[in-house]
Amino acid sequence: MLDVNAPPSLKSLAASLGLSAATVSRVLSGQAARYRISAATRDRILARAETSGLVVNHLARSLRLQRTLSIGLVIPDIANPFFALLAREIERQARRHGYSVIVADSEEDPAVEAEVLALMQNRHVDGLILAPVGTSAATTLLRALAATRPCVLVDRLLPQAKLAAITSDHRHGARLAVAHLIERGHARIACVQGHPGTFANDERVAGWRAAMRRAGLATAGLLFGAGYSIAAGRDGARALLESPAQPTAALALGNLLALGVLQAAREAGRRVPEDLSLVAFDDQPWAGVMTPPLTIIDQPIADLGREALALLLERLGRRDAPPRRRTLPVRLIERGSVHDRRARPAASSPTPDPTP
Amino acid sequence: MLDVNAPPSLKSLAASLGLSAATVSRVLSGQAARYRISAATRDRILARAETSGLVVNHLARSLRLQRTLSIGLVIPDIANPFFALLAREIERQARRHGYSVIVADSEEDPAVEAEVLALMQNRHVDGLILAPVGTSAATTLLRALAATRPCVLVDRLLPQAKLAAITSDHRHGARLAVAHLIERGHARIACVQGHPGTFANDERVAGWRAAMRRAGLATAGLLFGAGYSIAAGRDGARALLESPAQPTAALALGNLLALGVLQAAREAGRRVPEDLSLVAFDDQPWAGVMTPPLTIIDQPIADLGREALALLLERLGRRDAPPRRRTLPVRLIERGSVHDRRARPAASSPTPDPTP
DNA sequence: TTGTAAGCGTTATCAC
DNA sequence: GTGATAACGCTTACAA
Repeated sequence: MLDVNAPPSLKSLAASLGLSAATVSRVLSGQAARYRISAATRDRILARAETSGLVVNHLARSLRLQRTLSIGLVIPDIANPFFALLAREIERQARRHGYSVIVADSEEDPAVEAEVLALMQNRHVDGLILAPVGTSAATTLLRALAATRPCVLVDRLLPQAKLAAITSDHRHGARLAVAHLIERGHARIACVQGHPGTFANDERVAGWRAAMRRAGLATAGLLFGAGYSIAAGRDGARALLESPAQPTAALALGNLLALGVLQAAREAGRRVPEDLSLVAFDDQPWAGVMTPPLTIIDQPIADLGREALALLLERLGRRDAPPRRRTLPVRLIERGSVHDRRARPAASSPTPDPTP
Repeated sequence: MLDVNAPPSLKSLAASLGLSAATVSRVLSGQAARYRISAATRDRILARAETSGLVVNHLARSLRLQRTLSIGLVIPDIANPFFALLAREIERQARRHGYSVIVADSEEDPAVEAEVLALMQNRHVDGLILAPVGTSAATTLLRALAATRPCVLVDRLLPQAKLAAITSDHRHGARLAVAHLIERGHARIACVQGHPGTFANDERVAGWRAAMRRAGLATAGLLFGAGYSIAAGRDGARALLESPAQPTAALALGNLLALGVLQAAREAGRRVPEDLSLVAFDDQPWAGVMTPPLTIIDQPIADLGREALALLLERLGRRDAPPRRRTLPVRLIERGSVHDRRARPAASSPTPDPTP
């Protein structure tokens, strides 16, 4: 049984109207005026397209036009709230501009990344937005991709690659956090890091180091953790709590890390913020509902996504546009996880501040 | 300047080897044996493909083969942790099976859903996984899609559509929660719902109603809320706390709702769980770190994704396979947000239990 | 004002 | 064993 109601192609519609495919194509692509198609045929075509539920074959169109109107999005973990939000914004903006998005999850694994980049290449995406996994790995494949189509890096930079990139000011975020803590009388400020070797993490660590040094404070023995999970945060915080340096405050370079720190502190019978103050990175809906509500360094995730797409579209429009880099500002959201030691020093903190 | 290092197509590679495209195609698609290509040419082609970084044009291939090896994924909000996790699992499984995924966010809006379904249609996805927005809206478009390719519904059912579907047992989840509370001496059990009219929500509400009735408990005046946000949860919980029914426990039909309930309780000076016990739906990394740690009805999100893809692949393989429906079990994770009223009745709960 | 034909890069069929 | 050739459905010179 043949389905007579199957959505017709441009071609079949043309045939059924006794017109050539060319004419139909011209009308459908809005070129009716340019080709001086008669109003009558134009309307006939338009009307029929409407009623018949015509669906033009995008594959054929892409093949002919040499552009697919699709972009690739490669991120290390779609389920990570940061990347999920980023993906949402990018998809929405892309759709607004007529592009569809092929997503792939590199699983924070260079091998998988290479695999999906190859996939993006043979799917002929017009452009690519990538949060790269390593600092090096995929560069030869990426170079090949970038040679033929615009690519923009997001959240993570590849310093050696001359690609457009959009990141937020991780380094400044860490400085902001440290300054906030110092102002409130903290001096032994630890850092619980995420995945060393990734751009955002290393920038934040660098910012923490710089801010500490500028204030004349030591950082030796105050860096803990490896990985972005709750478990990693807990492990890092356990080490931190038992360390000889006896930090009074900690930066958690990711929100899940903060959760781990909270857990560890509770287990050890330390109060947050009285015994250990905490500033965490990346705001989440639940951050303000924790006890205590978390003081956060927040990055504008939706803006990152929007800008990434803007950068891509810019270069999709003018292929010779230079690859630009933009850095977006971050801000500190003060809530309740930082104790002011100047006002009423924490009772359970035995060691006095070493005056630098 | 011509880029001599541009990745060659099958065609150009054939030319440079002095072979026909047909031969190269046969070798690359693993048909060398079937066509009795000589080992020599086969190896020559394979070797050259390797070194030159050949990239076969997927568009042309799809056009010819009438299949794109891509599937569409339409969900109401990628940034929602539930759908993010679902998307991750679906993308990973799809990739393992050679499919790429075009995602689109319907923004919980029937109009947008219609738009993206049309997009999926003209992108010629081989199959579609959809978490539908309304109960009706897109059905004509969806019918058109489903007539030509397999579609599977996930998380949300369209009762009238005869499509494959995979959901978790929302109704039983609610029953589980109610039973858990009743066992612990609760009788006035409220429900803070999400988006009425969506499948998961309505099933959970129905489960709550059924379980209450079976236990001889009333539900009148105990249903609150509308929407899945923290704010909606807070508003619902405020009403709940001031209601004449004076509930001692609440089901929050979404984890963000639970956050809102927690906030409202705090504002009102009520303790959780002593004054108000809480069971929330859908586990999250932070749920166990809240104070109190949340008792949760958990659905197996990754399994949902995996099963959705399995169902799709099954019908991609045998187009005549009947559209099956599967329901996945949920479980209760007991943590600390439910107070046992039998042991030591909450001090601040003035009204005695109405014995049914 | 519209049609014809070539071509985008594959693969299947038929030929040799 | 391998090569022509046609076709997938569209767009765009070029013709008429």
